[in-house]
Amino acid sequence: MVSIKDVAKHAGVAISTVSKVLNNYPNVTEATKLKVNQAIKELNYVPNSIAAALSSKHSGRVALLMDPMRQTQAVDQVYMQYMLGALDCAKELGMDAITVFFSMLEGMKADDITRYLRSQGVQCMVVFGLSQEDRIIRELIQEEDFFTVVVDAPFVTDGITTVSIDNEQAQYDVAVKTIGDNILKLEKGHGPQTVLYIAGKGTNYVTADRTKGMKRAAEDLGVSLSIRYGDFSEAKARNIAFVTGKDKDVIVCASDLMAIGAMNALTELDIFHPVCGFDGITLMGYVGHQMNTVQQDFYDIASTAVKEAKRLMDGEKGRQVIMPHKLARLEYLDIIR
Amino acid sequence: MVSIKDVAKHAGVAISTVSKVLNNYPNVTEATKLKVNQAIKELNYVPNSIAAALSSKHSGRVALLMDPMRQTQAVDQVYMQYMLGALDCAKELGMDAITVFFSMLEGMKADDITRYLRSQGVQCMVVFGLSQEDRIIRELIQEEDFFTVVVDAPFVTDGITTVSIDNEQAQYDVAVKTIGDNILKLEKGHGPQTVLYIAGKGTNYVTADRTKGMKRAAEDLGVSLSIRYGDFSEAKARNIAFVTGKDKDVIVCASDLMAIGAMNALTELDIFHPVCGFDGITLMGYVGHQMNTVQQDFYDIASTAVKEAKRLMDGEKGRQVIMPHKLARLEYLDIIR
DNA sequence: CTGTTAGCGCGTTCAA
DNA sequence: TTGAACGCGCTAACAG
Repeated sequence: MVSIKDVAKHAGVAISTVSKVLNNYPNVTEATKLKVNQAIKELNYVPNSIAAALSSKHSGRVALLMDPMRQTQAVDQVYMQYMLGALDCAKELGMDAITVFFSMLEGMKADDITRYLRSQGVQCMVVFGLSQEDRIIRELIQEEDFFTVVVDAPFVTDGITTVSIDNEQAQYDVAVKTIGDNILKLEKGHGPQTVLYIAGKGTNYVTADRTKGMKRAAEDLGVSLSIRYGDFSEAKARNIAFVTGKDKDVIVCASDLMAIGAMNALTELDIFHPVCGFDGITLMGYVGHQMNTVQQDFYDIASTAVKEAKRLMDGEKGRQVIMPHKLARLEYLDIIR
Repeated sequence: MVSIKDVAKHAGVAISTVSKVLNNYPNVTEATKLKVNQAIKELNYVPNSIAAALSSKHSGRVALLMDPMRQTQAVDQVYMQYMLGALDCAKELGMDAITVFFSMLEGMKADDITRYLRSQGVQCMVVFGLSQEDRIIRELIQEEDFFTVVVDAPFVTDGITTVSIDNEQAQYDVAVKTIGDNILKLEKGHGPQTVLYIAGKGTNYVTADRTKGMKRAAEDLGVSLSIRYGDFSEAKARNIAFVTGKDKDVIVCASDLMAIGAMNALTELDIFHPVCGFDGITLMGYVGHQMNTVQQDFYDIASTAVKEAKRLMDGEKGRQVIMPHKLARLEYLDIIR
């Protein structure tokens, strides 16, 4: 393996000079920089990031923590997008990233996890999809042994950055669009009067915000609102819609999966009411109707989160980042069925 | 950070002794071993795997190469299972793993990739879902710069291990079950006579094997067989079924997603024929009918692949591993709709 | 602006 | 059986 020493010799300079060129340090003549780069090319040299990490005590390594298992099926897509966004971005920024699923951490105390991550040279954690039930992970975060970026959960400290969309506003927007569209479609006074909101899991951080958004939308539109908790489960949402949805004009759901469940219930009851979801997953294409949904763009969220991780490791303070969201109506359903 | 030096001092032994204890070397008294372990506990010492890797030139690091993007939606679940299985197993075995998506490698030549992986300290690659079109990756594999485990694609060399199910037999089994069940259900002579097989992508390594299995099944059952290529695309399978499926008694598909497409086509045509898929994804629950499918258990495949990676790194020769498969009939559909 | 040197934390000879 | 010493490839002062 060709090392920095070989490059130095080949270029006729000192090792440290090569290092400086590699790391874009100032105070290097353009001429020597050229010589060094020449040598690097000729020798086909590739720096050993392991050695660099050891020497600098600065691995730039982030751990992507997520739990794709707890949730029901069909959120795989969300986590896949998270991973794609995070890993792409990490590679782009020259950081290296390891993926850690909560399931791999089962049975570990917070300290065990800390030690495990530390042994892996992890410097920063990025946590996706945290819930209030994840005691250990929350403890881990609050220990502040690592820089941390938390996606979609509130933590405000100097060492912690949070990244999320504005769930309150997003839920407001999609609800207003769904209900409002149907108000316009019908004669005034014959629009939707009653709305069923199938919220997420009470313990989930996003649930409170989204519910708030839904309430505000209901007020602004002057419709009466019932709220039930579907725990992000398709089956539960289906049952709720089955029992409670009959006499409601519109059903708003805090996730696409629940929207699918609700839609299935309505289909079975052989009635049609507008339903809207939240995440914008393509699985929505498998249901039989058009539906509004919030396009969350998990890829972008993850990649932003990783950029924020770098920011933290570069010594900046933690902060709160709010990502934009879009509204989307699924247009391609007739292609599918 | 507490290092091996501290442990040595605390235990009153030399650094090298601690190292030997850590790595289970022979020739260490039970007594000193105890002393060392005691010190490790007390100091809460955790070995630095970065330093270990640098020193030993043996990182034990595997790169998980996969391409979850190229395929149509809804295969996320498959890759999620791959990752879960692989990462769980890697952690269990004390190896560390990085995940690399093909999309991150775009525009790179095989040598670039080699250098990238080498700079990351990668010692072994595990490649999932390779297709014949992935020229660069195949070149990368054949270069044999790394130990390699290939899942579901044939490579037979000393440095390469392949892991897969017996696609020929699996396709045979599920086809026979689907067709055979329907033969039994009907009066003799009125069973299925004609079968449409919607194969995968011609360039995909598994396609040939599965097609062979289908042909054998058709022969054994004495039914006439038409073969079309759906390229693992739901839409294409749907079109094929729409055009060609009307007058066939049974449709066998080389993937669940295509089975869903075919089923949708039949639904639209308002006719019912048995359809079967292949992978055993839960998405199958979103279609309106029962369906046979091969349970591939991607988790196990991935974890086996990682174990094989370790085997290679431990100096063993490459080999071929055939995993078992199961047949599954989706039973839970009535829960969903 | 460039070169010398001392570690980073650990594995691994080789003496003792 | 144990320990001292060297080096892995690189970064980071510091000296020139």
